[in-house]
Amino acid sequence: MTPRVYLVDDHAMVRSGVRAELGGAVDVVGEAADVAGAVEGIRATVPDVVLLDVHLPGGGGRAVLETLRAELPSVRWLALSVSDAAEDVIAVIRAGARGYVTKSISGPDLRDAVARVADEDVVFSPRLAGFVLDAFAATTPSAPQPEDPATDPGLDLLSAREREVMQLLARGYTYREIGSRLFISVKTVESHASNVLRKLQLSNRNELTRWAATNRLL
Amino acid sequence: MTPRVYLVDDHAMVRSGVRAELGGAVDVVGEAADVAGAVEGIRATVPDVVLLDVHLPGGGGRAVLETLRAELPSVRWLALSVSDAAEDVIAVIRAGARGYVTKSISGPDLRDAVARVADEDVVFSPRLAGFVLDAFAATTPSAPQPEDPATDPGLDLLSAREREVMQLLARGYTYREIGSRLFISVKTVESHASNVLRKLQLSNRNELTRWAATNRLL
DNA sequence: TCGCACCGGGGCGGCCCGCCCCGACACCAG
DNA sequence: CTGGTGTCGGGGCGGGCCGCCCCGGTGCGA
Repeated sequence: MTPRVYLVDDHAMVRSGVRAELGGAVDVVGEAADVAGAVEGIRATVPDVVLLDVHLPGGGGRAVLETLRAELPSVRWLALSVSDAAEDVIAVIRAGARGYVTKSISGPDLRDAVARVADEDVVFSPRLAGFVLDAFAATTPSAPQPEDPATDPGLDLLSAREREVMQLLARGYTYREIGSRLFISVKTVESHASNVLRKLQLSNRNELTRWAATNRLL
Repeated sequence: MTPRVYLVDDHAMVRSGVRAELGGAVDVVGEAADVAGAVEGIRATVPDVVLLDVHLPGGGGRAVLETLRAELPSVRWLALSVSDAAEDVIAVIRAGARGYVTKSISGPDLRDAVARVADEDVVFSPRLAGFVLDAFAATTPSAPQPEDPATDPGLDLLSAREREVMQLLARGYTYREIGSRLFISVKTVESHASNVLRKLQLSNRNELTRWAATNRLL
């Protein structure tokens, strides 16, 4: 059977490229460019595989996965991203994806990856698989954790300095103010801030402030 | 005796204008364009009267007044502002100023105002004096107040809608996001935000976030 | 009638953001 | 010795949001 595939990516060029590469090998039953459209379309079509871009405007691809995962258990999720950063991979796998390929993948390899995910298999590039294994190894063996309702796992990814910068960012200080307060240059603050946003899967300081507020880190 | 006057205003043109208008009537012993320079210069010269601009970059003229008031009790403070808004007047008078004149004042009137303040007198335009009296009347007669350490009087100045916008602003939402959340246009949010900043004597959303954080309004 | 709160529009300069590139040095592990 | 990571820093750049300036309208209550 040719697998029925749903395509989620905010760039029209990527979508058409994927369509072209997948050719007749699969049945593309729909596509969406944002979170809302994806949720609606996937609910309507119930595909075998969802090709999901990780960096989506409005919550990220993970939002789609998390809202539909329990509702549609038959759907297999394959992350398709420009990023090969460890935190991106781990996050989307934690959310329930069965594979992760970057957009540098070749057409034939993508066809193969989709086919394998459709067959209940798991697809990773070797290096990305290592990320997942490392993260899994860092997990405590069997203790289900006290499950503190107000802690975000992403916080652990931050270094001490990054946590400092993160707090000041969340409180609304400008880069210049943070720099003079920490006795470092504006550019260094920029670097830390950029790392913080990437690691926490956020895209700007406003989201950061809200994230910190909901996690009671202010 | 010709009073010794210190001049604080961030606009060089205003400073030179005041110098020209005051002419030989007073002795201008120094001037400053920002908070830090003003604090330093006033400490060094200890003038009889400080002509203080309310809207100074870096904390506002009130910051100067509040840091030096107890330290230099002999100094009389005369607010000189473009603003005739009630909240500006009340705030600076609360801080300890002995008078408040707008920059539309005539040269002779300014000379007279400085002279009167130097003589321990109080100077107001009639309408501004009304603001102060109203605010004073709104004060509870004699009760020294429980003095809750975490309440800012400025909060009372806000309308219900303004408080809503204020909270969302402090949490880092953009104007567009606030608008869609409250079902009003971006421009309306702008209006509310502008009013909030003015009433709270703040100059941008970052200061607002910090203000809200220290007052536990998040 | 006047003020005020609330709702909008147009325009605009500035600056801060987020990101891209690049480099340095120190430290530690393999 | 090499590589990875954290911290520090620079140049450049486009976009967007901010803060503010005009202006208008409605409705309500003093």
